[in-house]
Amino acid sequence: MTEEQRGIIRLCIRKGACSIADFSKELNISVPTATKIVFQLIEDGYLQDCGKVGTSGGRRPSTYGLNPEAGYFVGVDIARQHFHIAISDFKGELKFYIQDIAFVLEANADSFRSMCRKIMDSVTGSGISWDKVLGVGISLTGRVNPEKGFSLSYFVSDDIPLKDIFQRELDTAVTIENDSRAMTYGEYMSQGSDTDQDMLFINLSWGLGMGMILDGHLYYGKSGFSGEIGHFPMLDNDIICRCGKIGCLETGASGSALTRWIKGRLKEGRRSPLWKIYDETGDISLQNVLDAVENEDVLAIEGIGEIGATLGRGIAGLINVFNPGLVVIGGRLIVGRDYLMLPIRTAVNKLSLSKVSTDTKIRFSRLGRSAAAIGDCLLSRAKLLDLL
Amino acid sequence: MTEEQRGIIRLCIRKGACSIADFSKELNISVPTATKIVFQLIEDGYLQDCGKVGTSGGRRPSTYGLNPEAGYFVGVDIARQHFHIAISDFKGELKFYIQDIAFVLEANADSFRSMCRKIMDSVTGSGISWDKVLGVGISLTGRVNPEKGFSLSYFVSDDIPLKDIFQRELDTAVTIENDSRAMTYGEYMSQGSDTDQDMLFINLSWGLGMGMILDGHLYYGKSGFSGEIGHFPMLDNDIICRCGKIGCLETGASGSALTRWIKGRLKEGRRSPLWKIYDETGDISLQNVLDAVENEDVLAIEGIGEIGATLGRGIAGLINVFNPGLVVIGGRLIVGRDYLMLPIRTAVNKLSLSKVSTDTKIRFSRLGRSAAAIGDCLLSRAKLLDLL
DNA sequence: TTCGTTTTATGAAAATTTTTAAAAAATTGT
DNA sequence: ACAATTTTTTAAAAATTTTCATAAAACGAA
Repeated sequence: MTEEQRGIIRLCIRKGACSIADFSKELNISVPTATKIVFQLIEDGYLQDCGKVGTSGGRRPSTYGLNPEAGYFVGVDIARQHFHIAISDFKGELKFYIQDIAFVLEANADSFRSMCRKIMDSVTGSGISWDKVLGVGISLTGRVNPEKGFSLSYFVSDDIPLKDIFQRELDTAVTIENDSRAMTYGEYMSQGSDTDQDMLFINLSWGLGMGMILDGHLYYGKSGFSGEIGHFPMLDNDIICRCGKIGCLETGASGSALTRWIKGRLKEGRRSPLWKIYDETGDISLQNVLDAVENEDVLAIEGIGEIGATLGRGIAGLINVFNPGLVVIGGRLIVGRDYLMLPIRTAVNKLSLSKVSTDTKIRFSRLGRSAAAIGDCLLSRAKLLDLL
Repeated sequence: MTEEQRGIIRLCIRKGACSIADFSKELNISVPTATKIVFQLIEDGYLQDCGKVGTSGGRRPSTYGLNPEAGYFVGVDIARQHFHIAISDFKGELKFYIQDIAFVLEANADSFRSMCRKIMDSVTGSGISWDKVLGVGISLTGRVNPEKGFSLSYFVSDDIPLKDIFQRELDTAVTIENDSRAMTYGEYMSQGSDTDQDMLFINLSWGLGMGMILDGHLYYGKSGFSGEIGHFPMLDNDIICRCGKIGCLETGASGSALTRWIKGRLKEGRRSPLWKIYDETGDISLQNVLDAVENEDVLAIEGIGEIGATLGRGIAGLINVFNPGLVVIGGRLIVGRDYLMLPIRTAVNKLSLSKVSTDTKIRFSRLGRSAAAIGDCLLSRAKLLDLL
């Protein structure tokens, strides 16, 4: 595929169906050239005629947009005990989303093969032939090098990168990503056409991660390990983070911090419906706490507020550093809406420079749980069409 | 100037003189086209024949590089009581640097006119005709919007942006920048060809600022206010920052923090050669402290170490977030080399994720005091040639 | 309805760019 | 020193792209 063809496809992704005149103007190519390339792309099956459209006077142009059936992309969001699958068409629209497919991860070839079979079965089960799958995007937690295709946290294999293993088994182009970055891209691409060029996505789950869209592009850093905001040393506590260091933002703003805080209060004698679970099982899971928030448990709500206030301090700092147009909060802890958002906003208003923070909108993720899987689909498309 | 012409000039800036074959390969244009454009650029005076050069076998190619005399760029680094001027040729090489030109800033037209006259006099005094100046770059401390050309900290004029005022008076293209970003660009462009695509520049002066090169481009953020690391809320003190907030990194890692720390120790009874100045004048200036460091004053060195340790904590966090290839420390506080650098390195090693920080080199600024003015020259060139 | 205006679409001429082939210039090996 | 090899340079042919002129389609006003 040539650069001009990619330019036209990119424009269709950004703006939807366009007229020949639009292509010509936006890509600085002449009308006859644009016409030629568009008709070639239609012949190849990538584009389709989207009919004439009204304007403010003058001949009505034919518009051309992506052919949704040009192919499909599969996104796989791998969590600890299960994974989620999203399938998008060529236009990037979600066709199927299958949540919580149980699976036990072992670091051997059979485990991989079983997972790949489940992926392929899910896709064909949704009525999409595997031949029409143009690419598979896979996201994992922890540090991932998307270029080389290996993960540092899971599936630690010495020589052969994870990407190649999947690629061989699935027989399609595979891309590997960090989960926060996949969520970031999913959210960024799903906002419509009035996209901010600079956006931060905060992944508030068991840990605390971040993805960044800077100048309209996903930012990776030198080795693809960017976004580790969870380990920004900025807290004055003496909790040892899972990374082994002290003072990490994650020790005060994450799912692990939330459960720790709740357990601390329960030990101190604070009572709540959570006490029963704690007393009986000797432990409280993050899911227990999140359920309690949904049930308006005062202690759990207070805990979410604590997390929000601490996270807000981190976000305030990030806003000062990045001056972004948008900050999106996503991840498992997006429960109890205002209980989390208000303390975040309060901290940001209090702690970020006013001239900077007035430019920044803060909102919750719209894709919620499916953000990573959808992001994986779109990343797979982006890498196939080379539009990152 | 066409996009192809700019591409060739950009390549010459990045790699120095190139052969026709190099241009053809790097820019994806055919050899005859490259030949034509290069000869046109020579005729226009931008490029010159740089002679034949040896290779590993085969006919020796002629190389073509920037003509240093195609024009000059002037950089003006405006500080509180004085300003510095740098003049670079078209190749970006520093021709003159004039430090500490005294000037009193007042927010009226006469003050501006007097400053512009001093700038023009300095340039012509250096033997360069003002007609050959292709652009002037001006940098100021504080928040600056380079796009619209106004400053929020100085020269506050309601309606007409600072840039236009200068432009009218100097009768050339003028660009306005934030000082930290100008320093960043100067340092980035002066490192030669093996440039890291992701670099952070820390401006450790009276305040604490930062500039970022991300994916090879200067990062501005939505409104050009990015880089305010000095106001990252991460310290657990109760010092009120000049921004009005509490906990800003700048209250522990900046020139103001250093003088405050020194004065605190002197008040507590610690004695050092600085005591004499403090006792006689009732105050200590930052310059006093920096001089004391140069003179190996133990108290001042200890103070620099405190600043370094705190700054290192901030840099560790930034490394986790950006995963940069290079962090450059610049600004007025770059004195006493190791006294500052060692605590920074210690903190970074201790507090940043090992897999991330091994990718990051940390070093001092090479341009030192002239970084901003040189950056201004190069930014002026970059904006004229549209290569940002 | 008709005419003028605006915008899109089409096709031939003109301009530009790439491809191809061959010549020129330098290095390496024998 | 000379042939073989490698790489740059030049020149003509082929392909592509743009420009320009014109036709077609739609809207709005008279």
